[in-house]
Amino acid sequence: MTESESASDNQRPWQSYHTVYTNAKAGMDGVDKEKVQRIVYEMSKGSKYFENEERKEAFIRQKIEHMRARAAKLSATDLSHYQKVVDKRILELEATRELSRIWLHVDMDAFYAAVETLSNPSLKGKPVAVGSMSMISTANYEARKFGVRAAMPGFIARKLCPELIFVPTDFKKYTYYSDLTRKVFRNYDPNFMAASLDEAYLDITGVCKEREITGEEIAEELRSRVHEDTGLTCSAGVAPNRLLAKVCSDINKPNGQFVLPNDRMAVMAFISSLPIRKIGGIGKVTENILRGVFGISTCEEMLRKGSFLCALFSRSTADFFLSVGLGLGGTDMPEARFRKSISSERTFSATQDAALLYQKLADIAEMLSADMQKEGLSGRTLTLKLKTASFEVRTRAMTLQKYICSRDDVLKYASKLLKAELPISLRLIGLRVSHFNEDKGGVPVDPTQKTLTTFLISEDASRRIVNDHSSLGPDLSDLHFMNERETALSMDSHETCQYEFGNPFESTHLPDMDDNNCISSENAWEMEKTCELSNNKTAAMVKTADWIVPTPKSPKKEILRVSEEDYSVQRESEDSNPDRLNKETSGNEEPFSSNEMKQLFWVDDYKCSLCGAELPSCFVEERQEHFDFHFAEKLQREESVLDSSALMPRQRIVPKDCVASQSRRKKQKSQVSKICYPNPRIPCRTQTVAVSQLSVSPLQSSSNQISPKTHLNTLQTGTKPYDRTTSNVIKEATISKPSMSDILASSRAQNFDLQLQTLGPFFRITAKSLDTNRELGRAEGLIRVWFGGRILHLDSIRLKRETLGMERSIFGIGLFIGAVAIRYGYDCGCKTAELLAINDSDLYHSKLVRFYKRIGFKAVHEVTGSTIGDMPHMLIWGGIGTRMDASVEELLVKWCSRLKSQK
DNA sequence: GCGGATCAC
DNA sequence: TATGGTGATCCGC
Repeated sequence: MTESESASDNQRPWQSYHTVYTNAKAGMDGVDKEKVQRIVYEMSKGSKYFENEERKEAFIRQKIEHMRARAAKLSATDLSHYQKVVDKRILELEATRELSRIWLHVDMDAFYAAVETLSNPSLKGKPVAVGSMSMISTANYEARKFGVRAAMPGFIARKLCPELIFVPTDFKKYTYYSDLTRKVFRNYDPNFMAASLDEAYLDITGVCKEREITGEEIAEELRSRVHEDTGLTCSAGVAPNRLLAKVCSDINKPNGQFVLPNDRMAVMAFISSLPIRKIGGIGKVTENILRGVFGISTCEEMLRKGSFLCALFSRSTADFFLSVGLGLGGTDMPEARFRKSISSERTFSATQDAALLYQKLADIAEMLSADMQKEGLSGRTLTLKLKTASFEVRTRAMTLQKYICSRDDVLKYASKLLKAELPISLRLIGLRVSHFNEDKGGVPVDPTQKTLTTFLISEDASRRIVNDHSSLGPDLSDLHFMNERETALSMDSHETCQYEFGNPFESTHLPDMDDNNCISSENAWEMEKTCELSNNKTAAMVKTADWIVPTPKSPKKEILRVSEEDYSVQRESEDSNPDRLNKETSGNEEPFSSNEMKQLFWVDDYKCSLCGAELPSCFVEERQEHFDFHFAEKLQREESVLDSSALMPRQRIVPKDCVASQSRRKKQKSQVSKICYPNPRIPCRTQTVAVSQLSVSPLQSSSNQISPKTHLNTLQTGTKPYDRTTSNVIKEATISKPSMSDILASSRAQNFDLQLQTLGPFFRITAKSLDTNRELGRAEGLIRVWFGGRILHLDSIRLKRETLGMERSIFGIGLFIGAVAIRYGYDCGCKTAELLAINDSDLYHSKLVRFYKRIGFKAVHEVTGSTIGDMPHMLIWGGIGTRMDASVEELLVKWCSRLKSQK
């Protein structure tokens, strides 16, 4: 932010409060925007809604910063590569340009307000808003002069325009008039596409030819006939495609029209200066990102910055942006689309009274069930939507074995979902059912879903009547048919190459295995790694080819889903270091020999001779630890030449009954509860759920589940999620230990992101690079109940190979992952942490034990397998080695300085 | 499949 | 006093 900007922010803070209301809309030309902005700001300031908007804005700003950084990192080589990609892509898109069809978009002027004025002529000439004090649906043009507009709360609108007349919505009326307009539309295109009650797209190519008149004349005629039949005015846009027609209908609103000729030059001239926000599909956020990151504000600039767009967005998104820059849009008639979900939600005054919330839930379930039965629908996925008193929105979903539609069924499962969220203070509850029974019939869903490319090219899509749903009410006829981005770009169901071995967090199919249906964890790990590696490589390479020579029928869909970052990383490695790929794939490097290990020394008494990491000589322990890292790397390489990863203590052999437990776990899948810790610098909702949310997994509501509970919970005042950092009492209790946010802040300072997932008693912690989004390592374990209290059972900690070369490994990603586990255990009330330093070979075993001792564990038992007493240990741990324990609290204290000083 | 976010009307 | 409801899609797990 520049100085002048921040200065004006201080003097005129409303300028930094971005709402959708300032978006230029028809009829708002003469509005004093500064004044509107100020009033909106002043009316909103300090409210919960406002605070939430600020949180969201901060999040977007951060996103923009991150993308900016990524854009800045692109090398000249990268950019010239992407420029070639763009040039090629533009040619391909250009080849799909279709100028033979004439589309007309018709949009009723201030529809609801106009209808109300029709039925109550005394409103004529006066400012009218349809809606309530809390929300306005439509404002007429008289009201818009004051800055009043749709989606604005009524009480703010009244402040802007004290004379404003409020009229409640009456959908019956609007549907009646909508039907009248549609009768007119049908004369020009019997297959017209209704976009909503007041908007439609008509392909008037045929009628223009038949009557040998221009699109302009058709538009004039249609508009006057609509006026004759309804008394309402409308605006129209005529253009070679729907995207442009929609933009055109907005130009001479109200009661006007604009015609864009079917001529490439005319289209390009039109698009060149068009603000991107005018394009359907580009909203407030996308506009902000495009402007903030790339300085794009007009469609033409999409083409100029094409290389950046291709580098930073997914292919489909980049394609959409480029096609916007070229003024391309849908010209064919898309297939009829059927409803995919049905929902019901209500806002009420915020409450945390559980009984009241259940009552609201029952009401919603009732309404939803009634709607479903009206439509003859039943579905198997139920989604609960919640909006907290602070306007944070959450959804919780479950997919059932059976299809449901009855009130009782809906309520039964919805209650389970809600129960897991209590206690909570809510202002909205909603329910949605999807995965309809009819889905299986395959009628509505095109089996060969189109990509944007094929969508743009294909003109042969069979025409279907999509406008004759009047009897079904507004819901169905209001489905969106016109948004190419939405209708054409869905590419679902990528298959990842993953094998699961008794992992409670994942439950896809088992790989083909031996007769005994069992596989050692070693093999599992190897297979997973091998597969992951080859998969990534193939994907990246095919992706490269795909960009350059797109194949309409891509061999594997998942390939297209490879993230852009993977792509750029791959490119980088190809460009700058051709050997890297070979290294990674050959996997035949010689592991460190014992001699090589000895070669670790400190260059200039400061720098590691093996990896270049710098560490002053006074860091004795850290140096030892650093040595251990290289040692772990060596262990890993020696253990598996195929395995490209380094494995820091790996323990565990999957028991023989893994298949049985697998299937049991499969059933639990939909109930995985995931907790993400967002960047602590960003105030957003998940931050405060750090601990309290851990107890919400539906699984944990059943009797034998461990409900992670923090000793700090007892200090909670009650319902509101507490904030450790602001409560003095709580601060006192944690002062000597790193909090979860401390740990996360430290990890983020080192540019990686930690995530904790729980499933009942099980947990998993994964570390990901913020730069590449790749996983760097993970830990898994569970909280188990024992006589003396709960125990944090650490099953495995794995680090990926790329972690090891990094400078940050001085402080060890493993340490951070461990720290999250320990902190989680601490918050769950565990006093003790336990693990098994596996004894695969004596040589490494003693090293492993030393490593664990250094970080705070003590050996408690040697599991040798030679005594009967070892049986329980072996059953639990699946192997032999040294059982080691540590005090959770002591570990936290011991690691404190490191985890708190990294910020 | 889930959850968050965005978008449109 | 007070900031909606419905449906769809995309992305990243």
